[in-house]
Amino acid sequence: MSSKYDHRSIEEKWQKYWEENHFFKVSEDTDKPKYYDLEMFPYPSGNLHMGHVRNYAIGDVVARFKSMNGYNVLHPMGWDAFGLPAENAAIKNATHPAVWTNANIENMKQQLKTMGISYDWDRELATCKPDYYKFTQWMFVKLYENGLAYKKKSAVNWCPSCQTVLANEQVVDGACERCEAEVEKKQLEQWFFKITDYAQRLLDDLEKLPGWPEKVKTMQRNWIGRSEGCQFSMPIEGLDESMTVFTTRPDTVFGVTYMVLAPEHPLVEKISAGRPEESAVSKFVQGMKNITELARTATDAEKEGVFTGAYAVNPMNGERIPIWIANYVLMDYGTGAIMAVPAHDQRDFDFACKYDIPIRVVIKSEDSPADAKDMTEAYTGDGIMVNSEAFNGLEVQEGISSVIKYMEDNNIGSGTINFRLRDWLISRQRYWGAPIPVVYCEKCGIVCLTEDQLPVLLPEDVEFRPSGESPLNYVESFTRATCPDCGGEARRETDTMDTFVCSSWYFDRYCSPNEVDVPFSKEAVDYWMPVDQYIGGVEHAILHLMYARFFTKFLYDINMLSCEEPFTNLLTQGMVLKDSSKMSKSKGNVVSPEEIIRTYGADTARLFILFASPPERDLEWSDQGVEGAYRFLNRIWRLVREYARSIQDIKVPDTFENLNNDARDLRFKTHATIKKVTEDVGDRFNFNTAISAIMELSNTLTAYKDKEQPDLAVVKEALQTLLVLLSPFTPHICEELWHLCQNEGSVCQQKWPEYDPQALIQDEIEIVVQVMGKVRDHLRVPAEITEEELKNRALQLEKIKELTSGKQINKIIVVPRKLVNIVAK
RNA sequence: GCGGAUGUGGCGGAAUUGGCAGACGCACCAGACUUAGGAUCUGGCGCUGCGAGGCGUGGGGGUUCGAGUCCCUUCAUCCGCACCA
Repeated sequence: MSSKYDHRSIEEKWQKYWEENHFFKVSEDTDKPKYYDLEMFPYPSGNLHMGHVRNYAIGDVVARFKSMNGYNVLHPMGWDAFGLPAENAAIKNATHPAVWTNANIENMKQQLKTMGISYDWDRELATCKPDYYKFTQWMFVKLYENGLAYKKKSAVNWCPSCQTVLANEQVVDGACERCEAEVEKKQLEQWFFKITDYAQRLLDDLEKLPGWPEKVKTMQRNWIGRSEGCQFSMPIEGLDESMTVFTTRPDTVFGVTYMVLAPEHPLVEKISAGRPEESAVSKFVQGMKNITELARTATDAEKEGVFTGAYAVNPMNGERIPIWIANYVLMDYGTGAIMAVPAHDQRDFDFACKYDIPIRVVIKSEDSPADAKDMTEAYTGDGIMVNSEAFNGLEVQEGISSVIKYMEDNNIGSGTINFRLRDWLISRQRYWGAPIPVVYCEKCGIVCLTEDQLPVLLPEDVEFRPSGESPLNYVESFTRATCPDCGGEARRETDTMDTFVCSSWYFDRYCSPNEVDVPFSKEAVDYWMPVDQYIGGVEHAILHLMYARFFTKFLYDINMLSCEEPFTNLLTQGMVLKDSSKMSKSKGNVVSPEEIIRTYGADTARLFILFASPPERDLEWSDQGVEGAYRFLNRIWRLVREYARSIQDIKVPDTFENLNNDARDLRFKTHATIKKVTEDVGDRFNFNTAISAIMELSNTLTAYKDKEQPDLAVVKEALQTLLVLLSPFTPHICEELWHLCQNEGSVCQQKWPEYDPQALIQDEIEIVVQVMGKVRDHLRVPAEITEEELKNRALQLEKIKELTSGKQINKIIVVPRKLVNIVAK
């Protein structure tokens, strides 16, 4: 072996060794507690980036640590392999999406392997493989059978330049992510999953996730957007129609002075038909269509509207209320219609002022003028109901429930809960996705396939032309189908599923990735699920994590799973930055993991990334920091090699006796480090401080080299401990040095060390001496000193005598084993 | 506008329960070794002051013997949501 730290040969050697000896292969084992450690699987874009490296380095420390602590660890990896980039590449380079994707997977897998992560590669999966997407389709079928998949016409994002429908996540600030053209809304028949049926459970069960960051839970709560209120109908004068509104403030219903419909509301045309206002109304509606969604919903957009000429009747008091249409009422929230109470809603107030609509105060409070004329803004706070007939005198809260009760008793309306969450649009007019397993039969209509008819295979021979429709439309062999019900001619659905569907259950599949008849075995998921630790970017806080939760609850409901939440603990890692901004090709600040690993090795890359910042926080890339990590590994290399021969035959005893002070100090440091690293990694995921503790131990060991008559047993214990503690972070170098010291077995299969409490007992400790809370001196005292004795020793210190002379000592505060504070005036 | 997070040396960061602010690392400075050093080792390194000392965790105020940590207030930056009825 060469004397230089040759990271390349060392890393290759041990990666091969681990693989050949199936080190990380796991199966269910009831003798051990299980631990399911999962990192979000990547999209196979072709190359690993630093964000991946960070994600998987964090996950690997957890996996290796848990494994050394006696857990049976499941740590799998796979590919979120369907999606638009493959199709774009196909159009651009004339390669088939499957070819492109498979090549990327191969390449990224090789890159991942050079990181030395402890994956059980036998469980690898790719969502684009028929043996996987068969079961993505199975999920669709089950949802359909349970009434949770349905088709409806809906407004979707349409890019006029790419001639295609875009996913919500591809619309950035109202424009197409690829070509920056402004996105339009288009009405299309689409498939949806009824996630709204689970809204309340998705909200409530956030309480059951103490291991999730508060931030993510808050984001999900906002996204679900539950609001309590009531829904009621107002008859429209002269028509056999009524308009339904949703409000959270039924207590202000006597303050309604106008009504508003969203411009897209189906009643608009009907109620303005034949009136003098008709042309103004249709002009306004037309104008709204030409304004982008973005401009329309901007907060600072001026409120605009027109009177429709129609009137509604307030069912509470029979009053005639004019009906307007206005830009500030949105069709896709609530009922698309509101009752407007300008006195107690700021938006209505602004609108009423602009169009000279009366304002009527119905909530009285000392904080607000009693006369509408004196109001400069709406009053939305608490108070007493006034001008509200029988309800006068009630507080807001009582008023809300009383009005709801009255409405329910009189068949006017009822209390309702409204969610902001919408159903999940899963149709995509794309080729590279899992086909929706449905056919359209002339006789039977929409027919969903049954599970024995799966998979619906993606045809391979497809021409990609950006036509605005799924390329599958032009594959006759695909579209021509027979109806499973009547055997007659049928046409196959050509839309594919959103890739988020594929990633909503992959963690279940890992538990038994080779099942052919079922998506996963019940025994396997009952053993492994839920995921104990899930790690990934915060950008998935809402979509992926919400969809995965929805799927898990659904699978629980149909008895496929025994858990209702998929991820017990969630760690959202920060971004990797360079020059304070996200690495990106356009900014030219990308650091290639491949290059870093080639130059410094995977151990250095991992060590730097884990040391530079705690995992949740953003990490600033530093080439000099990488150098520093590399230097540290070189120091460890030299340190261990220097001692390797001399400690070879030394036996580390179970108990140490009669150690001199230096040896005791070293042993103290060894065991203090075990304690610190165990707590930092196990309890808090503070890898940066764990590493710094190991560095301290290394520094102490280096300093110990100068001691006369070194105690080699203590040195050996320290060195071995250091290698074991460091191995989850930098496994290759630790494995190499472990064997160099002629140790048995593999370092990553060692039992995680426990600290010896005896070694942490100190005879003498240092006490801080303060006067008036300021540190003035230090004192070395026996650890078991009494408080009295400690006070006396402190008062006798020269410095303290000087500082307290001529002063009255009022109080002496003693914090055992820490400090003495003398309060003197 | 609402919600959340974060502010500590030249830089990344540490301080876990209210108890020595700046661990560990980077950069920098000095020295050793050396034909050489962008290798390695040793020492120094918050600001200020010759010194004793004083000041110091975005700003201001408070609680406490004692505050980076608790309370009030204010500013800045970042993230999420955004006319949600």
